[in-house]
Amino acid sequence: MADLKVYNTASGVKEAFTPVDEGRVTMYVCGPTVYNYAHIGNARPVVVFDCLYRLLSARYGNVVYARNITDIDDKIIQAAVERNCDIGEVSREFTTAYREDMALLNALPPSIEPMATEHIPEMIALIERLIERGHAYVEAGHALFAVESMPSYGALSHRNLDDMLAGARVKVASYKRHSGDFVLWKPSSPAEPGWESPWGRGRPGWHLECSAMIRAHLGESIDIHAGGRDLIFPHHENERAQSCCAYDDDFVRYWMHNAYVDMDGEKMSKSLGNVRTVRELGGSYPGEVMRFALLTAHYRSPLNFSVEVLNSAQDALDAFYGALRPHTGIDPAELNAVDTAVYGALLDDINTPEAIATLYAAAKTLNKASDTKAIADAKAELLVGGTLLGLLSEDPEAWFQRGVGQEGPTAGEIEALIQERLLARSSRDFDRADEIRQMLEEQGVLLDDGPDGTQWRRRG
RNA sequence: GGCUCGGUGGCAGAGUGGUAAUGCAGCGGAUUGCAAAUCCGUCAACGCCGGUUCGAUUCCGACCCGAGCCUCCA
Repeated sequence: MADLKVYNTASGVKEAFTPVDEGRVTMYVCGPTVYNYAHIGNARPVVVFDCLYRLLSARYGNVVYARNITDIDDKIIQAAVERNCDIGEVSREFTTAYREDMALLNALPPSIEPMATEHIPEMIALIERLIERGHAYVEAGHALFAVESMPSYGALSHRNLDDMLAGARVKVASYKRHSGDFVLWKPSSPAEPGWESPWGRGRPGWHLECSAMIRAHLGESIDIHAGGRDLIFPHHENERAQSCCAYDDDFVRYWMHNAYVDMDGEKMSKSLGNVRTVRELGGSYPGEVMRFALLTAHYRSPLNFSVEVLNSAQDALDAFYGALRPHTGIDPAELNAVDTAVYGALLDDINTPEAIATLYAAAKTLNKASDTKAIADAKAELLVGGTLLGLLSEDPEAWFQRGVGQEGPTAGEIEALIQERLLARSSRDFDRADEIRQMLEEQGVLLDDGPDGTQWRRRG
């Protein structure tokens, strides 16, 4: 069996993937800070690494996939202040929204979804251990990690402390011994949420939770740690520092990072007003269309999101569902995920564009297939391969009729018009037939005349 | 300034030391009452300059252009 290759940020090259324990593969993806809705850029790592999760599950069976929820953070505190409510209210609301949005994108729920606030004791213990070992110190109510205590600090992000000093743009807090030192624990004012600790009432630094939760749920050394490119520094570098210095193990074998999603050629940002949430786009496009759009570029390449990208994703899925539609009566052949062309493509560092290309090939084969076996085989390739990508999970008929009746004609009215048009055609009244077709098209319903009658589908 | 990553046909987007996937768009054809969908065929690309090599889009170097990170933004 061919093996999986993944690009490891730490080494800068594609490496053959070998898990610590083939019977229990572990992966951790940095999840959201729950203070607002997830945008389409937030969705990219979720969708991409969901494909990896599916791939690993097909290959190894038992995969433990953890994705955290950061439910304590200054942004959440700020949101709670603005809304004059408890931080729990903010984090609960957006955690629920996040789960709904990711489900809309066909992302499988992770095996574990640890919450930061439920791991405060583990975080405190981790800090104590770092202090004991001389990697952290307490100053002015803060616990800080001493970056100079770790010779390999910077190895993941390929930078060194001197470079960081040279590039420092931010005023260094006076309590830091080195400008690169980062907060493990910070004091909370009486008005701010906090937990008691040996260093006073306060709250954890952002990097700490992942280190603590990985240790608690996945173990001392995990196979894959993934997230967006922007997390490489400082977040993952600091996580690595915390975990490696607290314990003498490898921590992470493969670091994987996805590139950004731009919007219409520009970085998504609030100031540009071009942030598009999954929730908002979901009002106009099915989840699978958004998902497909996110998979059209390789995960390490920037993806320029736009309505054009979404529309072409829609067209592509229409073509696949269109190939499946005439064959609902024939069951797909037996096919293991690992025997699909999609699987083969994904083995090469999650090459989703290549995987999608194999889907087109399968759809073409299916369109040309005439005998039952060929149809069953092609269907299997399309559906099993599609499942590996988290696509083609819907009933073809439902896919094409989605949203019908909400505005415009109902399915029954459409059927009645099709019958009327059929009569007109049989009496060679093509003017009337074309009139009906034109009228439906104006209402977003397209008619396809085939040898077995007329089918309709919803457009856009 | 430091570090990282890119520049492939009209567009999107893979890939490779030996004549560059796939999709959309275009063009021609089959099919259709006409369409649509589908099928068949077809046009068309590796930023620039050097180097290594029998041979480079692919490796190395310079340059131009673009993106990202540099203390809590996926």
